[in-house]
Amino acid sequence: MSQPTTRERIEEKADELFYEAGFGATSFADIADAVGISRGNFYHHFKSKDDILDAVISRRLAATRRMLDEWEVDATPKERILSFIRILITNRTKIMAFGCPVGTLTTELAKLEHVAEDRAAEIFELFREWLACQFRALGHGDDAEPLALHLLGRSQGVAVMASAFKDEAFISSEVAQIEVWLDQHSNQPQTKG
Amino acid sequence: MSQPTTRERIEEKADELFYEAGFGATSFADIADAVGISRGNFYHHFKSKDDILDAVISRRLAATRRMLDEWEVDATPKERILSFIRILITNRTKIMAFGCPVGTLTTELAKLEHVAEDRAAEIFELFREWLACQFRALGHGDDAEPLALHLLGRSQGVAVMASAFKDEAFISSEVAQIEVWLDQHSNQPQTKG
DNA sequence: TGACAATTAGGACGACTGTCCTAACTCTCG
DNA sequence: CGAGAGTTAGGACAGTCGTCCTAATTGTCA
Repeated sequence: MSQPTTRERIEEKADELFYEAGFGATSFADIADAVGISRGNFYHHFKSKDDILDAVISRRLAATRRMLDEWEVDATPKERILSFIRILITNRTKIMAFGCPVGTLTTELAKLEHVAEDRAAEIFELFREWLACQFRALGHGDDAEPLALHLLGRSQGVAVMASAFKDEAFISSEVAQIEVWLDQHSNQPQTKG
Repeated sequence: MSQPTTRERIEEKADELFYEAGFGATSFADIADAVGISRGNFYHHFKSKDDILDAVISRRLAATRRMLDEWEVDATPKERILSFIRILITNRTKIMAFGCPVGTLTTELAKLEHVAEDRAAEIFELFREWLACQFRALGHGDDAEPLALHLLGRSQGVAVMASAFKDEAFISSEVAQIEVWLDQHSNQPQTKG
């Protein structure tokens, strides 16, 4: 592990700030202060704010791929899906404060009619395809895709409500219910949804 | 019905713009243009942007109460809950474009650490209490509150995913599933959750 | 050491932000 | 008609935004 470059440090801090304060509400001054560099220095590394957003999305895409890869070491597809579900528990503090980083970014970019909206949604696609793959491994055919989307939606709902009510018990309760749902869809796979 | 006052027209347009573009991304100039009045005229009606936000939230609270009241005419608690679920169908076009107005506003205000965050969450509370009331009428006791929160979360999840993927079929499919879930929780109420 | 590229700091820029002020206008009522 | 309150338009304001420029600094290699 070498020292992170200035560019990498900008991406890292921008990633954090875009998550915690939102893309629109994060200014160059905010990022510069967080990194500890001068404002003018910025345009040597990124040619615009949209350029930083693009780098942040790429960064998140890469981080997601890495995380999904790591989960592949889990023995069974069911355990892999459980790893996904339990992000809600692992990241509960940040989720209660700022929501889901993927959901909130795509939502904000949709309202801004920002060109990067589709790229942000690619992170969702990554999860969806990976989950569908796991459901297929569980014996689901045409159901795999809808099941993946459904699970994605369930976790997004948990994130939104947990953030609105700052309710940790709600997260635990919902995660437990989703695990029951997963049981029902992993032990005796159905041919009809 | 009398002509709407200027104040009411400002609230109405601000409400729309806060929903479609977000609170932070909506400027006074945007609202003034939409209403068709001068910028300076604004501060005769509202003393600050936060003041407009407050009025918009009050407006939404009132509209929600009115809607919930109207649903009370539905014959059974189950039908009332169905009315709630079917907002997702009725408003699908706007939801696919901008998400849920309640969820996206609370999410944004949470990131902004805005004082009005709690007031925005009150709209959620209105739905939660009303839904819990309906579940109690269906014979649920301690389960009523968790069931209400669960249903709220499910619809939020649908809204987020529908907006991210612009997927109308997903909304229909999820609504159908939620209706099945409601069947299971209205025909033979359980004593354990 | 000297030359040259990469990196940095700091400030200028025009546009836009929320806020506030003032002068003009419209309406109502005596 | 004329007075006075309510309402309006338009611009000034200090600050911040994203962007860009230039000069100084650092690092690298002959």
